[in-house]
Amino acid sequence: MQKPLEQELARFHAEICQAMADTIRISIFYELADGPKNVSQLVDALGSPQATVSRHLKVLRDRHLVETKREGANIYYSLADPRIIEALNLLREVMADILARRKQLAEALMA
Amino acid sequence: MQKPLEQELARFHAEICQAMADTIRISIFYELADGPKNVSQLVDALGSPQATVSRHLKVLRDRHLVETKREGANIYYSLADPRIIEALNLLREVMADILARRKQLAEALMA
DNA sequence: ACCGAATATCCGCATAGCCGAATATATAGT
DNA sequence: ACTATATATTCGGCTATGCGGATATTCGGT
Repeated sequence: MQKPLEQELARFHAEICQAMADTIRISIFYELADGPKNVSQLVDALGSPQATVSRHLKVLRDRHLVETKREGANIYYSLADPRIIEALNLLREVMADILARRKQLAEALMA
Repeated sequence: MQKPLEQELARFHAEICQAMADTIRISIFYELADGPKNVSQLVDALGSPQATVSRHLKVLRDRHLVETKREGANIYYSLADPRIIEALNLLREVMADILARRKQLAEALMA
């Protein structure tokens, strides 16, 4: 019957997942997995407008999934927790399997 | 500069995350982690209206994250991949750390 | 063939999320 | 103090997503 405490946990859990549920934010995670980067570097790497990148960074900041460190005029972002990448990689494996099965289906269709 | 292929992958990746980014769907994952359940059982366990649960199940079905098996009038749902739970658990650990740090802050505020 | 239980889908409606463009803020250098 | 650069925020509009209630569909039993 879902106790209120479990519900609250699930809500928090969902917020974290929501933070990962965006193409650009996923790309940001993987960019930061290689080491800290400032906003301009991220903008260059992603090819998205600066305002867009900043907005996405704010989402990640608000959820404590990235950390910032000012260096002069630049602000360097880094991953707050490497397990986020672990989780993303796990899901990537799941994806791979789903696609592999689809490929099998496609091949069976040809035969 | 984000190659189109990477972009497509990130989009797929985001769809998977999106599927996990909902309180009720997270609860469904954890319910199914204990073994297959039919819709009525899920409705009972979650305390949400049947239409709502069915809608969420459709989301998970469409993304191939759950599997179905008909048994008479009932349809049993099960997890398509245990790694989804692994990923969710990893994120739960991340959550735990975030909350722990917040608790420290709160205590420091008191002292 | 009909009825009841289980499940899925449709229909408005409300909310939340994303975007681009413009604007604001902060910092360094001169 | 002024300018240029780096970053953040706001605004209006659009689309996506969630919900509850009602309605379909599917199946088993009689």
